[in-house]
Amino acid sequence: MATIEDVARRAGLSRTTVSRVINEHPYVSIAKKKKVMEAMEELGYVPNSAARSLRNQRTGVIAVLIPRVMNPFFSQLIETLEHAASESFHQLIICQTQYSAKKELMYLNLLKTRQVDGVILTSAENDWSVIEEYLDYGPIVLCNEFEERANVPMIFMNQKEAGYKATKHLIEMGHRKIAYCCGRYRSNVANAREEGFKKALAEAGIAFDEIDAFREAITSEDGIDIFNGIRSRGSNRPTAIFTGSDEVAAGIISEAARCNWNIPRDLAVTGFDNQVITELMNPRITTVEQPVCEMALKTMEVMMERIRLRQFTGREMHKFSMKLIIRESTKMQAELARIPY
Amino acid sequence: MATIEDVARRAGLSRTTVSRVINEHPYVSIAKKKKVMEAMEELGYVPNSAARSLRNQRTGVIAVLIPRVMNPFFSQLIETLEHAASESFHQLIICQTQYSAKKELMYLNLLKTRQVDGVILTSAENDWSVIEEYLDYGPIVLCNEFEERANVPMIFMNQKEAGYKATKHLIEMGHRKIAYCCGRYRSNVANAREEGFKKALAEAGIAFDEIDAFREAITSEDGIDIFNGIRSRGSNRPTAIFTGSDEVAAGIISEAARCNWNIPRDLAVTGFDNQVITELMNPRITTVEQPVCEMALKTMEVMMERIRLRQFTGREMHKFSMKLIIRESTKMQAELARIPY
DNA sequence: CTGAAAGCGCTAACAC
DNA sequence: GTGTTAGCGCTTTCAG
Repeated sequence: MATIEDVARRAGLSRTTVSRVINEHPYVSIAKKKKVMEAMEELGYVPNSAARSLRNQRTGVIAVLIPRVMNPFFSQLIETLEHAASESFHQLIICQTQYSAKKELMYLNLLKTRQVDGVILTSAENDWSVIEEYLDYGPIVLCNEFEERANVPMIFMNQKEAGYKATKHLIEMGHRKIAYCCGRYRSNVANAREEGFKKALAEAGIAFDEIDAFREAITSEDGIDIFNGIRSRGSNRPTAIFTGSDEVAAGIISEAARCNWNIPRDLAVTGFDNQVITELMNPRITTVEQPVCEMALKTMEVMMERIRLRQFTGREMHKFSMKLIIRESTKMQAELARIPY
Repeated sequence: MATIEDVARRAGLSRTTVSRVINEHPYVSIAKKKKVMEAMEELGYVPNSAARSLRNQRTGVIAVLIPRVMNPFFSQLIETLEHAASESFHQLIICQTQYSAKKELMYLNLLKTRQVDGVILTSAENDWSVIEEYLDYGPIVLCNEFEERANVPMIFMNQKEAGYKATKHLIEMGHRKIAYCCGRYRSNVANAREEGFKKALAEAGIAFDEIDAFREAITSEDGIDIFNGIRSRGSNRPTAIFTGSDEVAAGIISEAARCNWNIPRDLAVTGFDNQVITELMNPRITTVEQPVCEMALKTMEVMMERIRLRQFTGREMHKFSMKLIIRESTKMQAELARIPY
């Protein structure tokens, strides 16, 4: 492994000059610059990043903590984050918490050990008071996550609006008994969504029955179970269901089809995230589209600024709006054709 | 940031002793060890990883290069790789090549700059002669990728067997005109698969018509296009199609349903990877299950060994077998019920 | 068992 | 414009 010393020797110059060339400092004569370049080329020299990190006290790496890469919402987020990071000459390291508070702490430790310059948190598993302590070591930016007490930047979608609009749409389609379904986390995200859901019901003067609440639904299999639960109720069944996940919605629809139910006539279903699967199912799934790219770009922008200014605390909120995409899982094809919504 | 020096001072000992405690060296008296521990605790000391990397000439980080995290096959691979890595006290950094040779090189450079101790390549975009040069800087392990000339460990599934078995199944279902569909990469993986496909045809004395080859299919939209292409052919249509991707298969099936085709009667379809979607579509999709976890574990095992022995070259092949999962997209429900395959 | 000291590769004052 | 030099924080001989 060639070092900067080797390059300097070969070029007949000092380490300093070589370093200046590497870091594109001004005040290096063109002739020497060329000499250095040649020497680097000949030796196949590449700067050692550990040495640079140690010296500069920064690594050029950002950690993104997500529950699971398998979740399409998060993998889409990563795609854009990664792109944005590389534009700013930073690298992304992707860390899966698997919804585990312990793993989350383990990864937050990357900040302490100075292995990363900042952490993007997309779903907080630990209590904020615990996470907060890591702010001594570097910036933390919340993306897709919201935390009332947090004194950091937060980039998130208006979840309340999403819950509200989707539910209102179901009500407009004539439903009065609507089930509610979300993931297993009593997160602020889920809470806001539920608030919106209930607001829509309240406005229409509809009471909510806790029997129609499913709060442990993440996978398509959960969707299958939920459908079977509903089906086995002889009466008092909901006629529509709001879900917080396209996968769950797909599970419901898939199982309903096998039981010869007609969606949306027998049960209207809404999903969340506008994943590929929403267009593959039959019927296609009405869903909430999140502005994932915009949120990712803003997140990285804010992160870069915090790193630059070495300013780790300070609340800053960026709330994004959503879009309801109406498809056949809530609206009969005939209706969709007649009235362009 | 507390350093090892601070800890030493506070404990009234030398840096050396503190270092010995950190690295669990023997020959430290219990009393002093305790003192050190206390000092570390009080100062909230965490070793600086850049300094350690610089000193030790290793980082404890492995890079995994994958085309896209969005692809469920790869995200599943990552899940297991990550688990295995953390068991060996290593971290994984996930790098998306986006199928770009340039990005791949950029990430291979992590090896040169000593930012990682090893690279796992799941899909080589550059010619092997180019990649080979990086072996001077650290171990490269191929996982899911195969390369005739490569002098490194290779962990992969028997793709030929997969192509063969799936196609043979279609032939057994009575098909004589079978279309072939794969991703856009003329990789060794795709080649082996196609070999198996053609072997099955040859054995049954069936000639293959290049009009039935689709070699640009990756997404469900590609599947939709392929289906429409087939449909628009008045005659000379295939009665079955082998695909290299569940997503493509889902696209075909989804569009076929909209056109009121009956799958498998009008067109039998096989997928690849046994993704969640195969069980959600109606009909469910016959597919090839890869032993993803086993492959991931073996990959990490081999990687750790190479790192330990500092032995970067040396061919080593681990070939895994696949499993054909037969569902309704190739076999009428009646048949499935009657004959337990 | 413990400590002094050298040095991993790089950058940035500071001097010239 | 260019070079000398002092560390960044850590581990590891080597000497006691």
